[in-house]
Amino acid sequence: MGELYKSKCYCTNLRRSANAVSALYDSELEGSGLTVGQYYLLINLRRLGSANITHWADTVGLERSTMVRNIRVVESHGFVEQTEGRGKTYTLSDKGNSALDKAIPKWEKAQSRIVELLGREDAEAVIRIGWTLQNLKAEDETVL
Amino acid sequence: MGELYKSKCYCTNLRRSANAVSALYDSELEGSGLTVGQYYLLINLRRLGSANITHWADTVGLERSTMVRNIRVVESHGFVEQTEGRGKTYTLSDKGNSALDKAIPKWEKAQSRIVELLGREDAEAVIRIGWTLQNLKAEDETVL
DNA sequence: AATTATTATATGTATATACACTGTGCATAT
DNA sequence: ATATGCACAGTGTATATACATATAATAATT
Repeated sequence: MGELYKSKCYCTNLRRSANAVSALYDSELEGSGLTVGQYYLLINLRRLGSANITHWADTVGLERSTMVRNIRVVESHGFVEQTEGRGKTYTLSDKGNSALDKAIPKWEKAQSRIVELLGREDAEAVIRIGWTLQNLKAEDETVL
Repeated sequence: MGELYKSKCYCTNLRRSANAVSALYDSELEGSGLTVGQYYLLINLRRLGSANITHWADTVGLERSTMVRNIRVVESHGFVEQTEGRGKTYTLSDKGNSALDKAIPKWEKAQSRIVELLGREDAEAVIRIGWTLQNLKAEDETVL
């Protein structure tokens, strides 16, 4: 009993995929202390050097309000520090830096795992689809 | 400033895609009173006729505990009814049935929209990828 | 300098998701 | 019949996400 129904809904399939793959990455990243979500926040903060919430949120493609709460998490774990002063700027802490260093090879392994599972073609499709869809919201705003 | 970074992370791209597409479907479904998540719950309940939480959760591919809370939502909106008695069984209410009837053509429009946006090839990839990944967890359990 | 405008940050509310654990009730085994 | 076990339901805690709205802080304008 309880066989999972194979949906033809693009949305349902994307949600399921995102959840399954998140779990896969989280499990692969175990030991680094980071989840994929946190990994992506930190790797981008490293790229930026330092950033305020708005800038950081734009870079990773999240709502500012979502960002406020996500930052709360990485900050509570001590991965980022708040350069108090004008404007509230965040930078990676030492703990954040070393977590990230530990996480990178694990992330690469997870990436390979996906290529193994989906094949090179479909893995590439994932990136292409992501890039296509990430402009959806921007376009909506432009139309207004 | 604040250009969105194009990620090469399969996980990040899938998450972004899932969120963007969920928003697209939710907006397309407006007027039916349903979100995509709710739509998928209800369309499956209709297929099943009636179901207890465990069975329903297995069908839609969600954790039982997730299901408990998601059911709480559709129940609070009056879309499903609880056939109290032995085992706690759920069925669609009249309101749920008519919401679903209104939603189906809207869902189909959203489906077409995705094919338009991604092209037939990549749209098919979404389904294929979803079906491949939905067995991940099952396999993990089998390995134990 | 005081008021207004702009930008940045935060909160309220709603939804979605899962793991670990708790509770509960029925079935089976001794 | 009491105990043990299994199936099912629910809670605690943690994460993730966004829209609408509020608040704070800074800049501009008169």
